Amino acid sequence: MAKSSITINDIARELKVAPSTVSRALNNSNKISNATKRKIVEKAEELGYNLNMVAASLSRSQTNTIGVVIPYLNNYFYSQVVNGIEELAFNKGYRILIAQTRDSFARETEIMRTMSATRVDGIIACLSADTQSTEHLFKLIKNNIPLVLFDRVSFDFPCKKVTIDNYNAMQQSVTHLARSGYKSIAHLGGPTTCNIYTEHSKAFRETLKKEKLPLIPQFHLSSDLTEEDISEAMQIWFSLKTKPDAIITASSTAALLVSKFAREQNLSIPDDLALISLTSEPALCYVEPQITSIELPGTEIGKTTLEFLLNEIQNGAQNANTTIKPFQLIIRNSSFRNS
Amino acid sequence: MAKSSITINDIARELKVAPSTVSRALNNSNKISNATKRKIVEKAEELGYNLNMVAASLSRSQTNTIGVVIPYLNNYFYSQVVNGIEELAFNKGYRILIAQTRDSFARETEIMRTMSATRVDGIIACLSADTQSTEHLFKLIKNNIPLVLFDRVSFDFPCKKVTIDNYNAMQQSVTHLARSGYKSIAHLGGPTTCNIYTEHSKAFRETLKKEKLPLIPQFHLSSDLTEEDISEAMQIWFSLKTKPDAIITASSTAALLVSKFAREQNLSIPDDLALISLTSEPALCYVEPQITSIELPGTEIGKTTLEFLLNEIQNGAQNANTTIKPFQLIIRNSSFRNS
DNA sequence: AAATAATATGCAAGCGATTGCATGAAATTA
DNA sequence: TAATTTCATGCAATCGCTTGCATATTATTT
Repeated sequence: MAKSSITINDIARELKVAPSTVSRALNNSNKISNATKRKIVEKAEELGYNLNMVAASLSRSQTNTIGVVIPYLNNYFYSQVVNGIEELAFNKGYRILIAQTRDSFARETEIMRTMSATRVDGIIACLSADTQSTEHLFKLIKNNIPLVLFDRVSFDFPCKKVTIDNYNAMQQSVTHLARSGYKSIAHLGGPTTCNIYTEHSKAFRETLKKEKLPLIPQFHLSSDLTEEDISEAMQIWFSLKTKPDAIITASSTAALLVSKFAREQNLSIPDDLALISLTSEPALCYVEPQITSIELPGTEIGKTTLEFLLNEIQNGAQNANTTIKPFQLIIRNSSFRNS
Repeated sequence: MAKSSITINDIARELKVAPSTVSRALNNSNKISNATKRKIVEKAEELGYNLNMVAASLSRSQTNTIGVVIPYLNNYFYSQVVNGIEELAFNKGYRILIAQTRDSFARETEIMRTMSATRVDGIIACLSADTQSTEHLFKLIKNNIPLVLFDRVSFDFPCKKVTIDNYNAMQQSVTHLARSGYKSIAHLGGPTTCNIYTEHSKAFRETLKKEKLPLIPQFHLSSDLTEEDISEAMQIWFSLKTKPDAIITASSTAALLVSKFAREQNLSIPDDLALISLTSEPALCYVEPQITSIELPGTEIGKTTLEFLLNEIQNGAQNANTTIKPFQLIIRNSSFRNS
């Protein structure tokens, strides 16, 4: 921090007024005459004064900073969400402090601790895949720091949440595949420690049943969706006597990998194999055929989440309800036969 | 900020010691006996004490926060860089404050201003595409805030920079295409307000000459690389009598769009058209054929940049040199004919 | 014109840490 | 044992800004 920086006291001294007057003038308080305001603003300009937010934060017990906690930055959906948050925050005069959990519970806990110390005005978080307990979240509440969760939420925890109907996303996907004549549908799901993926799983099982399609246990996988996980699953599935004729992946990266695998194995999508991704990213449209996917309103989710948070910051804790955002199943060429 | 939070004074009072003793104990100063340290740490635990970093920052004139300023978050390369920064920062006990310029100079200026006010300990930035002046950067220096630039840098400005040899990247790309027998090479470049793109342009022209290939002015484009820009360029180029037989794009998104265009027009890559991208993202490997590209060490760049910055924070301003990071031209199937 | 209200400014106490200096007690040296 | 260090702790100022309350000045009301 600059040692020699100009403070309101310097301005006050030069102008022979009280520091409090300078403070009020610079904050455009209506208790200061326009003449003095002008004088002060000019002098501030002249001296190159720059507000010390740290001091202001301490004195106001408010930092105008929002903590954003996400699993990974390097992910289309999350960066869309952060985009939405950042845009709105910037306009409302808030800064954002970002940290990645990298899906580690330990990191998440540590992050919440340091964000508490930093006295962020509130936190927006998408829980890590291996978050098992909510003790660290309760500590936030105890420290009076409002929290809003999105996407991967913990229904145990009493706070506002913004998410989508994951059950329905899977249901629509399975139904669409069934209507398109696919019979043995497989699912590459995410870790079941996470609400999203358990909702997917449930919907997968129930919708297959409703559509009178078989649920082949081997075709119902749950993993961390790493490149190895995907590749292993493909190896196994496509060396079976009855192979899947459709795959629903929980992540778009997984879908892209499946599409690549299919090309390498000369499996035609969508003729031999249909493909649907439950999340989306632009690359899905750059491959051939383009991949059917669930489009999530990332930016919109970010904005809504921040709106809720700002509301809590200004008006205190609100009801702990869950807002369900709409999604769209965008049908591209990977999920229905042209015939 | 929590109104009712526990302070070191509360701990001091309960234990009948001085606040300074508590502060020293919690900072593990060696001037406090182990017995009192233990007592204090226990009591802190018991009361649920959580350091107020805002107060600590004010009093220490140091926030342990690094500002990160990038054009867009939602971009593979930048998120890699931020990844590298975040990882190292976390380990070193620094937080990161992120802001996007969205390639607007006005926003960049405003961001630098608020980051100064926030008293970040230093700033890492990749300049916006339309940054014309460096006045806002000089203000940082005047405020004693160290700055390190990466990727899109301003050579006018005296500070450490981390970048790659963009001239060489283009040179290698053109040479590779020439050696592979492509004759009319086109370039979809970025805005020339940016050092990167002017370096590309220069190398493009000079290398074509060296390779005794024609420089067709129409094939040397500079734009913002939006979807419309690309699509327009394609329309025009492929309605000419002599069409390009190779395209070098400045962004990977542009490359993916070209690849999509080619597929739609039944142009075979690499037979009818070669394609090289001067930046990289995973999607380049998901399309068919996979796209040759320049791979940049994003995470590495992030780490190095932060290391330089931390060094300046600790030891004061250093020499304003530029560090050139190595890149790799990864040749995939889009840039040489199989024959 | 006296009484009241509105306006503009100053005073001083915070906000919650950190830290240089002083001090008393215990340990070491001569 | 007296003199000198070393060790552990406390005192009080400081970081730069905000804000409730007091006060002086000017404007409005009756």
